[in-house]
Amino acid sequence: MFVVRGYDKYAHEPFAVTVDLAVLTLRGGGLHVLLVERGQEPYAGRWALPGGFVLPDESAETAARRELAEETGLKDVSGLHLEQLRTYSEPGRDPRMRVVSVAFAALLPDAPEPTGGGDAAQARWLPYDAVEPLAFDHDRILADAHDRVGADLESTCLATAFCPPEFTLGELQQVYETVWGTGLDRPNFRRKVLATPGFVEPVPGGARLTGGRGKPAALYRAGAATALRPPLLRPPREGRSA
Amino acid sequence: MFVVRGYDKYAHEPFAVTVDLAVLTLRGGGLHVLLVERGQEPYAGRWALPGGFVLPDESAETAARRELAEETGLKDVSGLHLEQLRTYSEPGRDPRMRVVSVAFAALLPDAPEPTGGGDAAQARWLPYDAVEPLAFDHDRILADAHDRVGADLESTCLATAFCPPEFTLGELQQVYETVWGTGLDRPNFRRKVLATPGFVEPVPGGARLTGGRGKPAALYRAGAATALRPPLLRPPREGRSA
DNA sequence: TCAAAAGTGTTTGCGATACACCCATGA
DNA sequence: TCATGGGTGTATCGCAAACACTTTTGA
Repeated sequence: MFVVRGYDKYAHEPFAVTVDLAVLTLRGGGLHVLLVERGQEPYAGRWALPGGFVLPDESAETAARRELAEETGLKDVSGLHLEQLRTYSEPGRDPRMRVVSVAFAALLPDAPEPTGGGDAAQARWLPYDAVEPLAFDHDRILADAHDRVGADLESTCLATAFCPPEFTLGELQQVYETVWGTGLDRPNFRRKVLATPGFVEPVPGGARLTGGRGKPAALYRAGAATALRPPLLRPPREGRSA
Repeated sequence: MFVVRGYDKYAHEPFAVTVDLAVLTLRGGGLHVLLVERGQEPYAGRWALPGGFVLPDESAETAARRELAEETGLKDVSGLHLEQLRTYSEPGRDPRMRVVSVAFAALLPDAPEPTGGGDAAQARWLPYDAVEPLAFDHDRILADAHDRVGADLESTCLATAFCPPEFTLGELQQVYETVWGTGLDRPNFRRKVLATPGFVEPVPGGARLTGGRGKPAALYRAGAATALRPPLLRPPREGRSA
């Protein structure tokens, strides 16, 4: 029925509304995810995505940012990229009650070990590839997050969200290579990035040594642009079955 | 808090969970939206997107498909494209109570005038460009839907969702031109579509006259592919400010 | 002097654009 | 026979892939 008739708050089964966060970062050249270990049933002892209830006066976005701050222990999460993925609402996804969860993907530049903001259960970074089956439908949420981020790298300037405020083009390229799991040609990547107005802007005097060896690289900051047109397409997979 | 402690259903303010549908179709070369006129406050007399409560045993997707069937009066909506857009959860978006709404975009090929499935309030098709300010935050939802569909046309085979089971390439091109609001070169469009494996497949003997005049066009069906790689980018807008 | 990483230059080929042109049908 | 829409061919331009090469640092 499209006409919303009675607005009695308790006329319908109440829904709990939560947020789930797929927090991704790059550590030592590998993609890592922030996970918490569950203490009680269901799924006791399993890893799960961090998350929690949306409070009565919050939007899902506000709740997600609050949770992000609590889980990571970071002082300022206002500048971090937070993107709404989709909402998971299958009736059986939590055996205890009806929970509708709005999922977000969050991207962090460096990876400080989470300091567990006063809470007992500890959050930890785990390598994305070594993640065992997660609690609830969190495997699917995490996979959706990875797909989304990978797709966004193609058509948006999102990659800088994985980088510290000042970064080298080599570091930016590593973001693409790590998330996509492919190698990219350095000269071509460079040209593409620099040819996109507003993607990155040079830091005037900056230069930094990356791996201890090699020529110091110029430093860049994230620019004002958000869209990447034309897109930077990931190389087509080799073994293509028609 | 990421540890979900008490699961008392009434410990938190209950949220109503609804779906809102941006149902789009092409009529006479123009993009149209399915809207319902509100009978009571708030926003009495204003147009709104169709939608309604998610029932206790439904997922949001199921509820959206049920609402779509109810609003359009169509017998079979199982084949129609339904895509989750995002969830709108700002605390003040409905003045009566806390409503979290999962928005969907639905795409219909032809446009049967809705028969209002037994309900009093009538749903109607209105031209997208002539839509007056809608109730609640539905203007934003509708704009988000349009943006999403426009972007999806570039990188997915979504356009066939706007077409009947058998269609001509000219009709498919009109989908792009109408949603994007731009013209496309016919020979190049043709080649691009036919060069993408699985986008469309020819109907063996089919041919149809399109506008009464002109050469009868070959008929095609939607293929199995969903992704469109490399993408079919919309022509860059002329008046670009750097 | 070598290894490693940054940065530049150049060739080549594919794909998209922008056309010109032919075909089939109804008025 | 003309207008209208479908369909084919083709020259050109631009971008991007691929790869060779130089530069600057630490070991």
